[in-house]
Amino acid sequence: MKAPDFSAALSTSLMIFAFDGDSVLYLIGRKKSEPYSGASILPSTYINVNESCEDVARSMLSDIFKTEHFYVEQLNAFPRKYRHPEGRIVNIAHFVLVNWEEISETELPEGYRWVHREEHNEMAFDHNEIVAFAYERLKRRVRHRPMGFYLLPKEFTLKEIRQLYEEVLQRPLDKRNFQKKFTRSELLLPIDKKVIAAYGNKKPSQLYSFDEQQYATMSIKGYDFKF
Amino acid sequence: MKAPDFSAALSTSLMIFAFDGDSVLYLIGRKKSEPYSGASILPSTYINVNESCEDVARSMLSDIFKTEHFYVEQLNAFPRKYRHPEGRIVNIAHFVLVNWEEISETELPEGYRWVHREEHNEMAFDHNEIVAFAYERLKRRVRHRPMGFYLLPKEFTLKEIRQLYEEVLQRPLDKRNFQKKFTRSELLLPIDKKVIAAYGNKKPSQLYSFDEQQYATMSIKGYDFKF
DNA sequence: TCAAAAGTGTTAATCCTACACCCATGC
DNA sequence: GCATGGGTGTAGGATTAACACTTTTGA
Repeated sequence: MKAPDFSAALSTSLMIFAFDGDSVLYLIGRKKSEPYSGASILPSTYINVNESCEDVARSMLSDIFKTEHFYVEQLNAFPRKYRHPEGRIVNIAHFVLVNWEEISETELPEGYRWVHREEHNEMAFDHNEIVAFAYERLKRRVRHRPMGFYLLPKEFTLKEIRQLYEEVLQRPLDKRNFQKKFTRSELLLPIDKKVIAAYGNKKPSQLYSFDEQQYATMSIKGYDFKF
Repeated sequence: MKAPDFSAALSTSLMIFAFDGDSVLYLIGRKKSEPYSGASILPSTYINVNESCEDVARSMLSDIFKTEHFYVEQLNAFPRKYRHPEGRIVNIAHFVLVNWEEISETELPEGYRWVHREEHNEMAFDHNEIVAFAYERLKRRVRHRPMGFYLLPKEFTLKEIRQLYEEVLQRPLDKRNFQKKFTRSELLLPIDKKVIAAYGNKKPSQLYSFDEQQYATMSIKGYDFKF
């Protein structure tokens, strides 16, 4: 019978997604200390043995964004033996969705920036693997549960939500079919009378918000949106 | 800047599913040492810092079953602070599918037994939580990827595969619709001429096996079976 | 009045669901 | 020859995919 070997360490990296109205972005940082000083990394920190992983993840978020309005779930553990040169450090990565509306005003701390999926960074450790894993999850999530609540502004147009889905799925979606599906889904409430012009030009469009009741139900029960 | 705190330990628990032709079962063991000696647990072991989690999981499987034919994936990390009385031990649980045909002959080591979902055991640590989490994953998996390959004998009847799906989804499925769906899916190859009686009685039924080519494709691409 | 994006319906094909009887065989 | 489970088809409704023009407004 084996005994516990109390000589591993824990860390967490955050895969933080946001949607700026146009693109899906994720946040990267820059390593300030050795090893790999200067390299791109996901926002990460070590976890002391007396700390809860999720609490540490949340407090890192609140350090970065000065707000608390996040969706956080465990992404996966990345436990490979030689992922970290200083010893056995198991990374319990988290999957985070943040609302651009709430954080775009706040200046990011030194070294952090938002990047697109396409601009591939060589990141330190196994962080590129974590990024890929997270994108896969995001893609699946969008088909089986509502997700917009955490990524869209409180009030949004159908164009925006479609743009979000196209970005996540990396595929154009038929405008009419998409709108039908969403308006029939009962997730959306048209905001009465309120209309507002889109970003630069022309005709104003209808704004919607989420029906929180329905949204909560659908988050639990899940659904199968076919796109 | 935090430094790594090399005083956590790692363990892994296995949620091992099998299908005996009638029910979905999972394997439990009995704790032989303190803490919680005598309690029911999932098959578990500590991981030394120089060991790979998945390797340890696989070698535990091979100790139990004397064979290697398994599907293994990471289930989740269970990292709660006070889940283990002896210190911070993060459990990286694995999700395993074993083929009843290959292991039902082998005698299980002392203390292990197969149980049904329904007979709920109070298990030590957070193992009941792990079980619940694994059943949720199994339910989702079955809708989005083929799964029978790891759980069914090499040659099986449509009745058996339907029985498996009904067990996993905990819901009766229409015989005709189910058979249509599967025979159309191109996953199954009828085994020419070969027919064999079911367990005790009456008319023999057609045997099928998986088209490994299609199966592999579908495993990667996924699908959406609506049940 | 023109340019730009918003909004909107129909059709054909596919898929899902519900449902019941005949057949082949072992006993 | 009969009891048992194996095997099979259809019809109605719902959902999807493909597709283009009109409306509203700001400039």
